[in-house]
Amino acid sequence: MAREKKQYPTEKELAILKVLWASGPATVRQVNDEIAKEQKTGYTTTLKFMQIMTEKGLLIRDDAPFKHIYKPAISEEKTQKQIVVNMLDKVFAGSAGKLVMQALSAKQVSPEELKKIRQLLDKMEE
Amino acid sequence: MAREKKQYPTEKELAILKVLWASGPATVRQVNDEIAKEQKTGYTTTLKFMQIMTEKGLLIRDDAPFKHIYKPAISEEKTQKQIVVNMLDKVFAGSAGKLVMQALSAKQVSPEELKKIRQLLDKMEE
DNA sequence: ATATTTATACGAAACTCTTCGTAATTTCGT
DNA sequence: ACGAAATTACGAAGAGTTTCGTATAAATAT
Repeated sequence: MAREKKQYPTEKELAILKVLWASGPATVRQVNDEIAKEQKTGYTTTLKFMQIMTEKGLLIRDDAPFKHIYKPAISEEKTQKQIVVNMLDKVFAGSAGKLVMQALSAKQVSPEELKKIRQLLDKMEE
Repeated sequence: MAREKKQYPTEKELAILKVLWASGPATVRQVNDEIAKEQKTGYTTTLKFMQIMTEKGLLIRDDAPFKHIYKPAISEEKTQKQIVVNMLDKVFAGSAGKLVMQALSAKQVSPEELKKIRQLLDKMEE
């Protein structure tokens, strides 16, 4: 039946990456404590995921004695790009403009970020 | 084990919605023909999905004699918004600005769209 | 009107994601 | 050094997604 491989992280994987992005390299315990705030999750569930993600190449494990330390194998920006590119195709019929409009109207953007966006727009018009 | 309900469509469901968004109400045959271009899919697979999506309330079915006609139950924009909002939280730590930057640098945007984006930015700075 | 083609309904299998229990191992407090 | 507590490894099951085969019904062509 050969399904197509996903080229982006699943929900739970994202939740784990989110923690690691925010707090830097961390142990399973630390990650689980964070995740559990949003949605209660058993320790071994998180452990299992982080093991699998390491096998998949999504995480890198530092086998420190006793406590293993994990960190993302791929940068936050690169992962975000993967997801945006995929979504552009699957959800926005390839129109980055539409996606931008939706993002802007979905949530307040800080003045600094608005400025950065304008600068990028300027640079693009050449 | 009670998993959390997804509040957005799955991959395949999106593929079907994408076709219906692009071509308007359509039969299973029409949808399947389109989908098969990107990734070969059996007719009954698409049929089954469209039946399930109808049960879920994602599609509306017009039981025309012989050929059933399907259309999305939720507008393209609303579905896109759902996905963007979810992604902002899960992938971009709530920063719409980051998402916008990624979208803009991921793909070329047409001049007209750039203009619309600028207008929206102007309106937001008040 | 009968055979062929096209459509729908249904059920189950294959695969993936998510969850956790249990056992084995290691550390820490006393 | 010994028991309690924390960590890791492993396996399996529940839940959701995706796939398709087969049966049945409806339409079309000849």
